[in-house]
Amino acid sequence: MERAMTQVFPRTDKSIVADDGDALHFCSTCAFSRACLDEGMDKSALMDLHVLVEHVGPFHAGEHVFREGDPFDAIAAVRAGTVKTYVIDRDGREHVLGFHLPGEVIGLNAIDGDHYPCNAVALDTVMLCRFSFPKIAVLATRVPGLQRQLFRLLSRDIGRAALLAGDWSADQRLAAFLIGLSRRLAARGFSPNRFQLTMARTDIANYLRLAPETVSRVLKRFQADGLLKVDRRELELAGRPALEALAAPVLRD
Amino acid sequence: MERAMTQVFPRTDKSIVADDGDALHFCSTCAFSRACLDEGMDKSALMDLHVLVEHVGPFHAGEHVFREGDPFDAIAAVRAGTVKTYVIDRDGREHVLGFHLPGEVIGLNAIDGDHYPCNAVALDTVMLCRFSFPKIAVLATRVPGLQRQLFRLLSRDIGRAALLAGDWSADQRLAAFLIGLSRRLAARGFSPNRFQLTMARTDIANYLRLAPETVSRVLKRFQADGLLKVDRRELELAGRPALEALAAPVLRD
DNA sequence: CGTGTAATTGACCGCTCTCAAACGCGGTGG
DNA sequence: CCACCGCGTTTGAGAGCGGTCAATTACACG
Repeated sequence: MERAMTQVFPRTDKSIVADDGDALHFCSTCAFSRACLDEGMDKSALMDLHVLVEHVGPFHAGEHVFREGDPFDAIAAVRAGTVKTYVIDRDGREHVLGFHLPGEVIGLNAIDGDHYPCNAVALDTVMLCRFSFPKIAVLATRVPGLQRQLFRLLSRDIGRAALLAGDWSADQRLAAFLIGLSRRLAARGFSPNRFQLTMARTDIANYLRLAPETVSRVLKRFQADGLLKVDRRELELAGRPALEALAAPVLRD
Repeated sequence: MERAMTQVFPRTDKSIVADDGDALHFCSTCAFSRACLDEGMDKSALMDLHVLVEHVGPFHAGEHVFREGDPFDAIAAVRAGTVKTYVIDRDGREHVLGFHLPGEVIGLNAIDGDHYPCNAVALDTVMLCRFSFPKIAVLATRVPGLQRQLFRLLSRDIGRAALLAGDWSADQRLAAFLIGLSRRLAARGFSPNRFQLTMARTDIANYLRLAPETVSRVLKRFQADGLLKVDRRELELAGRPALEALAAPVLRD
């Protein structure tokens, strides 16, 4: 199995102040700008938004973007790479809250409070767009489309969190995880049926609330049943329909 | 064991347009008004907020406040009673998303989308304050305190959803559920160590992702160990420290 | 070519679910 | 007032899924 392409979000910036007459495209790698375009936000508002964007990175694998307890002052959109958010409980066990792919936003759960409630660490080389939250909140009062977009992002995360809450079997959990990953990658223009897992088995296990051994066993059985081909962290969804069927009750579709 | 007081949120409305010189108190039963007061929102803003509040109810036990797929146009604060939100999966199994006590807000997870993504049903006699969302969103652009409050409510729910996601034992889940209930009731002025469960065992089971039989067994064992006294739906937390200890890793404190 | 860490594999155990039946309270009607 | 019924709850026995523990393998890196 040959190597899949690196998961770098395709950069299509034209110019900071580009105006090609029709649509305005700058920093389209930032989830916000893109989503706000879809919301029909006008040009001047987008300009206002963009001036408070700060491109940060790269963060290398293992480097933290923020840690639990750090003062909260910004949310960030992932531009390239994968960010893992997690907490450590008092027993020292790690609970993975989520994996954030290019185009997705981290830090939303910190809005209630002055400090980040979790850790965020880069799993590979990560580039971010940083949005000062106080500033964006002020801007949101002037730009209804932006406020709406923020509400949507927050509301969506509430629903997403419920995904994990169900009492699904290990097979269903893993299938839903892989299908979910596939769809999110596809939405960003990556190959849906062939990609690489940027996270360790242990991370997947801690995310799905399974033992690492169980993850390993299920992946092996999936491969034996022809549902997928696994080689280390390279992944190919071979039996997508069957996987979709397994994941359907979890993803509610 | 004698009957506990009915869970009706104490109504302290003075007048729709009351102004007693110092603080402004009207419809303090609405979570929003109260929270916004805490945010230091000014008087005229509160007036603006209040004019788009609509008191609805009573809903009687078993009546639905809204159903999955209904067009979304409003969020609501519970004023009295308990509301259960839930979804039915394709296998016909009910998944309880949450129980909403007086002072809490329902419908937040509908903001992303045009339709309610779940059902909401009254477990006992329920009174609501209904807030038109389009209108409150517009008002939020003029009133930063209100926008902030909405962000907080949304962000808080994201964190709360994570509670259920952990791989906790049945004992831990139930202890966390009871302690959480107790704290929320206490925050509204109810007795923390003695209250009644407004939901059926089956509802608790569907919420905690346990079998009803397991809920029954754990409650019995808790009683045998002196952690609590159960009589039908009357509940007394007898061994609060032990319960808190069990719940601690779940509630993260 | 050694070493450390992640991943896999196997054996065993325990928690919780499932299935089934009995119980008990509330409601209805005789 | 009592018999009957229905549903939520409780109780019991058994089984299965996934966790735990331990050993082995595979790979990455120096």
